[in-house]
Amino acid sequence: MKTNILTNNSSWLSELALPNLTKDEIKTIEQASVRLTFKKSETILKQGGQSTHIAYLVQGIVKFNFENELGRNLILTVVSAPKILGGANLLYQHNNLFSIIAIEICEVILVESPVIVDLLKQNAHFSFTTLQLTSEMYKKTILNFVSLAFKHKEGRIADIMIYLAENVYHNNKFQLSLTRKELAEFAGCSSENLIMTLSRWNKEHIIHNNGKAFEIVDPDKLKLISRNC
Amino acid sequence: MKTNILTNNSSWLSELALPNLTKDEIKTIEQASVRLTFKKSETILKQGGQSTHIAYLVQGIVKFNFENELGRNLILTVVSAPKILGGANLLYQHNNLFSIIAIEICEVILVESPVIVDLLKQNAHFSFTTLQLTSEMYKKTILNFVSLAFKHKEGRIADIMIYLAENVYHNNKFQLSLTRKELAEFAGCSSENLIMTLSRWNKEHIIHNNGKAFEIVDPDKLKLISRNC
DNA sequence: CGCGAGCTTGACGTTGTTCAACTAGAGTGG
DNA sequence: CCACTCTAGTTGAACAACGTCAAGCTCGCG
Repeated sequence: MKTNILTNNSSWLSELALPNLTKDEIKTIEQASVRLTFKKSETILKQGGQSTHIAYLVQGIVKFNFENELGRNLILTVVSAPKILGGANLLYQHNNLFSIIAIEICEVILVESPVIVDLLKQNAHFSFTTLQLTSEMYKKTILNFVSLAFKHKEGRIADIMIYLAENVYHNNKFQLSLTRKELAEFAGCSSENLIMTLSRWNKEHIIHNNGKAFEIVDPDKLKLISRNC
Repeated sequence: MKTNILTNNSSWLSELALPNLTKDEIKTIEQASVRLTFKKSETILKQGGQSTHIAYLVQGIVKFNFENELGRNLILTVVSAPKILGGANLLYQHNNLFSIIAIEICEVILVESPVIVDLLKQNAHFSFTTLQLTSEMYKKTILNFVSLAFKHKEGRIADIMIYLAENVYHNNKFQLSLTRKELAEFAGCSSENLIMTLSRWNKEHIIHNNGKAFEIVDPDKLKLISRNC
């Protein structure tokens, strides 16, 4: 599985500043790459593990999961393909800060970190583009941080429902691949609190929800809740 | 004030990967720089304002302040000189994500952003080092985020007191240049809650506190509170 | 048919915010 | 030099938000 990984997926490096890479550089990356399939709930990169690889998500949805000493989980974010993963982990030289876990079947290309690091050191445009990507992720984390600090849990839950519809499923109607417990870990509240909020919204026709099937009926009201709570 | 700014402070660019810059490049930065003094509570870079400059803090202490629509403030972090500021703001092309405000008299060198951006695009080592700096800040923000999500307010307050002693004042005994309200905005709680916690710790001889004078008497106990709350 | 995991609901206690009253110190004008 | 005011800091009580606990439900699977 070590050949033609990139040329078969010519799009993937575009996010990683493909235009700024030479053919030789692309070939080097290709030779240091492997393409793998992960099943639901399998760990792609493990928190605390050596950050030997960065990952490119070709297909599927993953969660960025942080586990503390007491075994409690916080989902930092959820992202869908196509996306570069592990960029955030990349430069904490030795260890991954959080785990990246498949929440659906995922196709992933793993690239050896040292190869990428060498390229970053050599190719300014590649490095600059990566810096921009990192900054963008950084910005999102700060906004997430701010939302957690200011908002009531109801506002947080509104935030993540809007986020999932807009940025993960790209539709107001979706089959959720997270459990209630995971949703709660994303919002940073208890699963009971999350469930009560969702079922209240269901009664108030802000969302329609039946098991894993979700539909955001009144996005404006949800955004209002996000602002005011 | 447009000459010899850098050579007079030869240390300042070392954090910004000075070894990776040529003499010409340093001269370019120097010509695009200005050195200013800010009084306590003056804004160095304003949230929402155009990010036309990045800043290097030569002397003093600043807070990174985020203000929401309702006028409530959250202090993202507090840092002391010497430090590069605005790196986080740098690449959100148009607007600063948060304000940087002096909480003591500060000496600051402001550099025009486009000059730095051009260098980043041209010089891979400079770009890579900046990427590492950004990653490091990113990491700290994530850990701060996690602490806010998991911990009770008492744990948060322990965190910021430890942080201030270790990373800002570099001493267990210090004259705090933040008000109680600002401390609360840093911990993400009400000022009443913060005051009650500090005065309880004072009685329990975990800290000694008289007005602005603080001393951390029992750092181990504080770290224990940080872990368990 | 029964078991277990995920989900749901309500009661209850804890944590933390808000509100209101009060104190101490610093600055101001008569 | 003394009121006066203004702000920061402090305290306690009432109240709301939220998590925990305990019980019951549902659905898929052996």
